[in-house]
Amino acid sequence: METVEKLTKTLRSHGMKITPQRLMIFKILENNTSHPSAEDVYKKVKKIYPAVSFTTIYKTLETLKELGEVKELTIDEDRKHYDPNTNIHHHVICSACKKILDIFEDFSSHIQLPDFVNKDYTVTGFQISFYGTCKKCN
Amino acid sequence: METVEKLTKTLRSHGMKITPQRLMIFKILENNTSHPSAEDVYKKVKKIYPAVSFTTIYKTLETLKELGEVKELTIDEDRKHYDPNTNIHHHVICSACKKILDIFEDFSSHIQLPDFVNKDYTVTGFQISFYGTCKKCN
DNA sequence: CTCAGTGCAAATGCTTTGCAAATGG
DNA sequence: CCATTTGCAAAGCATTTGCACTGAG
Repeated sequence: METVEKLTKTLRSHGMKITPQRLMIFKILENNTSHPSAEDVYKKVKKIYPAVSFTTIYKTLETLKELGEVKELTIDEDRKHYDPNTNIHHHVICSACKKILDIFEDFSSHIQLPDFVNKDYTVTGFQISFYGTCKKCN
Repeated sequence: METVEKLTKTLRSHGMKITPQRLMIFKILENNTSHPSAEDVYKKVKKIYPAVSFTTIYKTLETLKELGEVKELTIDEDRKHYDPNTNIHHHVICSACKKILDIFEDFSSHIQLPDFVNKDYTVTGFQISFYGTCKKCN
């Protein structure tokens, strides 16, 4: 995700409005490496802006996703998580507490897709999910 | 997943019962590489055993998961998919039609986890999800 | 002013659960 | 027999939607 200031300009250039709710959500997400769920974001925003609604969180996350400013993670079977770091990286998730850690190792040079896949699919990227248990839960 | 016969013995040894519903579900899953959702399984079983209920499908899939006979795939953000092939392998998913293809390439020797991860997590495995579009949808 | 955004309440869609009736061993 | 399984209906959650109201530009 871009900085809040840059993001503001991006939204304006798309004819979108800068509301206090959105600003608070951006603030919470900026440099956030905790891979929050919508509820996580809601709770944090609510602390500094109690009038916010769940609906707005969902809609704003959707907007950010469409703008390519956050990535939706499909790694926790229970709920979606959001990642403001849109650079290619991978994750470990604790199957107990669902804590997600970033892995910035670039494996792309080691990952060669077999030909039959490229014949049937136009592959745009990949994501490695490591599964296990974190120290606390273990 | 084991063969239906072996699976029958496995269930018996766990004090579980072999019902016609379960047998039909096992039959549908045996050698199934289509990564069906619960609904997919339900529809297929219903064709050969119309009396089956959705509840039974869910409960049986849960049972098979607990026995380690199927793996739950968290690759489609919309719904869970089930894979009777429990050997380590990876997937490509079409973001449009959600068709999932198996990739049996063994990348494990190329994937070295950074030390800081092993310090915090006991990693039991990993899963590579390739994203893109299939020929039909493209 | 005007249109995009907000927020409530209701709806949706997948999955789970409570419980009485059915049935496998 | 009787513990397990089934299947209905209802509940449970995460997420989405309809719509009147609000407010940013």
